Amino acid sequence: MTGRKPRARTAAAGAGASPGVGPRTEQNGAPVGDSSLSDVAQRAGVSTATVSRALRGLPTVSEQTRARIVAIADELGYVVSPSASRLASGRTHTVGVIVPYIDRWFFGQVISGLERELRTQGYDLLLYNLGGDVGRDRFFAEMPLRRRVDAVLVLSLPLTDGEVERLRALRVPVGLVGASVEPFSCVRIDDVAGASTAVRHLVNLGHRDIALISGGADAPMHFTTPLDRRRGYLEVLAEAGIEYDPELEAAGDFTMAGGERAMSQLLGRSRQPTAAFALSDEMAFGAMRALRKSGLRVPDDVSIVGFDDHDMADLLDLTTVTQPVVEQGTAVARLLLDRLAAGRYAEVSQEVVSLPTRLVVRGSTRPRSAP
Amino acid sequence: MTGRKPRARTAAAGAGASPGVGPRTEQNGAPVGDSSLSDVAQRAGVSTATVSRALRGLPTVSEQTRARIVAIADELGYVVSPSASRLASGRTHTVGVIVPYIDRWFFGQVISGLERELRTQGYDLLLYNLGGDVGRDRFFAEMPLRRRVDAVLVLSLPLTDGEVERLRALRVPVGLVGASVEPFSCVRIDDVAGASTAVRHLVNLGHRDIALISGGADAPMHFTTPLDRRRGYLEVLAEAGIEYDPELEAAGDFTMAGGERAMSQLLGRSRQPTAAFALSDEMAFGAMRALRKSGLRVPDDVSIVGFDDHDMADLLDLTTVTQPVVEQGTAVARLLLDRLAAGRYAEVSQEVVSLPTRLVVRGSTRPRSAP
DNA sequence: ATGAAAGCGCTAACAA
DNA sequence: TTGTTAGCGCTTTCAT
Repeated sequence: MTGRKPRARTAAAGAGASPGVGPRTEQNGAPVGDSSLSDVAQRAGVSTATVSRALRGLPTVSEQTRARIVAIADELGYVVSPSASRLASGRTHTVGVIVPYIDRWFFGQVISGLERELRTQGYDLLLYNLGGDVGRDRFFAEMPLRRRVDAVLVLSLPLTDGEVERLRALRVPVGLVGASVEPFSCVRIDDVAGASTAVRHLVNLGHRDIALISGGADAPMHFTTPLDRRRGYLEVLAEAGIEYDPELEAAGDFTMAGGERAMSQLLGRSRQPTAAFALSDEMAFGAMRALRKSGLRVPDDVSIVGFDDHDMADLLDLTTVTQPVVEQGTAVARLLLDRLAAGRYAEVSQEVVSLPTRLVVRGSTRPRSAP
Repeated sequence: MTGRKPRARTAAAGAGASPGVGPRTEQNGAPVGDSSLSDVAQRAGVSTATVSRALRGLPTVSEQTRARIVAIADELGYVVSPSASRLASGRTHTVGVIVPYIDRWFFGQVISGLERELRTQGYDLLLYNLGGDVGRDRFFAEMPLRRRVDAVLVLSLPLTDGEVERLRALRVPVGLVGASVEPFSCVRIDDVAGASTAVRHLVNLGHRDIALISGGADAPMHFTTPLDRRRGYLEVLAEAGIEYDPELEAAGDFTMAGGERAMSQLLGRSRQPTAAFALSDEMAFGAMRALRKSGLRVPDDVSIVGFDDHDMADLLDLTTVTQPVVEQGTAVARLLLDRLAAGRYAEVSQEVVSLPTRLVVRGSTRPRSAP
């Protein structure tokens, strides 16, 4: 044994040794929370193992002992050191959440749902905002969540095969929102049905020249949302005996600016629509603006239906398909938590949860005026 | 020494020992990344300490050795274990971000700014969404980020004295956005100046009966935003020789619904405004809707100015005060990172960064019609 | 129901 | 420039 000085307890809090034997507290009495398991054990006259068990609620501790330990831990302001606990147990109690754009309405909503769910189960939420293709590529190349999460949640990302492999390589449960890829569990809505309802609404109002403001052609295979919504559109056309006309379709990129562009394009073509279905509300907003700029009125000249029930849809009086957004976050979190609680990681048994949608009729749609 | 079996490397990945001596890889060749420092050390024929130094870029390693070590680590798909590193070093390389409502436009923007900044510096972002008073109280009572972050970022929270104390007790750097409390550093905009510009714009257009849609009366002391913006309003009135009239003020709670309510109240009073300044765009949106419902037109009957330059302001043609939102996130992150890089935690020297605002004139304001 | 002790995988003092 | 060796603060066998 050398006579070497032991290291200070924490690098940052080198303020000095605590005087006396009482719990170290701030001036106002709030516990500083940097005492250790062994401090508690010493005070309670038991081993650290027992304290650990007691505090984690394991059944092999007598109620009496537990009560005493809890009281002392409380008094000392003891909080378990996550790093130590993680290192020893191999579990991080952390979920990585990967989101394409944190600053878009949809993702804020979903995250608020899943955050609450994770938090109440004692899980930390590590946020990764990709914010575009560059960030996305770097993320999947580096995989910064290796060794730091027990599970991963991926929101609305059309995953490539390579990305799927990278995620699988993490060997932790993965949950998806808005995309379905084996073998990951996922939560989604029935996009086909939702879109059908929207378009059927227009058909029922007498419209035959119904434009489609779709996504981009560039969305990779695994991203089913735009494809499914488009399919709903096509199905209803077929069922109503209306022939699909590519003249009536334009891509809007799922942004407001894109929707505006798409509608402008449509207005510049030979066949004029009396109604339009936008695959998202934000595109619908853009389309409405394009119409206004062209001197056309909604719904007098053109009816518009969106999809999502964005916060602003109500304000802008947009008829749309509402979906439970926050609930998708809640649901996917629950899926993951169940799996984590169930114990060891199993890649098998993909679970798929599908949530309902509903048409909300507002003022942006009306019967087609007599031709 | 007992003949006890050593524990499996990780609790979750008990898949089995790797056959052969090559790096353990998935079928597709992606490294699984669960080798340890000593694996690398062994392969490189050096001590773990040297590997640790080499990989962290410490200057006390010869370039030659470092290159060899890096190559081997790469080949093995080695990634440092955060828990072990944290436990040993006392540094978590994690920043806790506390946000009142993740699902509001402003916070999504700010987070996207600061996330990028933190990420590029190798810091993890632990997200805490309070989501209302209940969550807030629970958060400050439990302080779930004790022992798990190197720094904390608090967005737009009017902190009570108690909350400030709890944060100080963490003994880590704290950064604020949109509120200024000693001794925390903060980033903000000049709300007084921004509001002044907005109201002055209305005055210059000839308006004298300018309503104010303010926040709630319930906002605690430390939250200066609504107070400052209101002050800007009052200052310009005074400077224009217009007397402040409580009849022309209503609280809108910083929500769309609140703004609608406020405008309805105003319209029900005896003195009718020809213009209104809303302390936020979302309230302005609500106000516009209330006007529309009352058969009044914007800007023909009433001019409206907002504050924030929300995504939708452009679409709704709202004159407003624009502020750099993403940049506030970037700036506050940088403040914190600088402090962290500077070494030991120092409570002293509060830094305050103030970002500029600018009036954006759109179609919701026009000269007062002849009386 | 409890205790003893061996790690978990690193970092940092100290020595060489 | 590199190696040796204590820890960091827990969890988890295994023994009692």
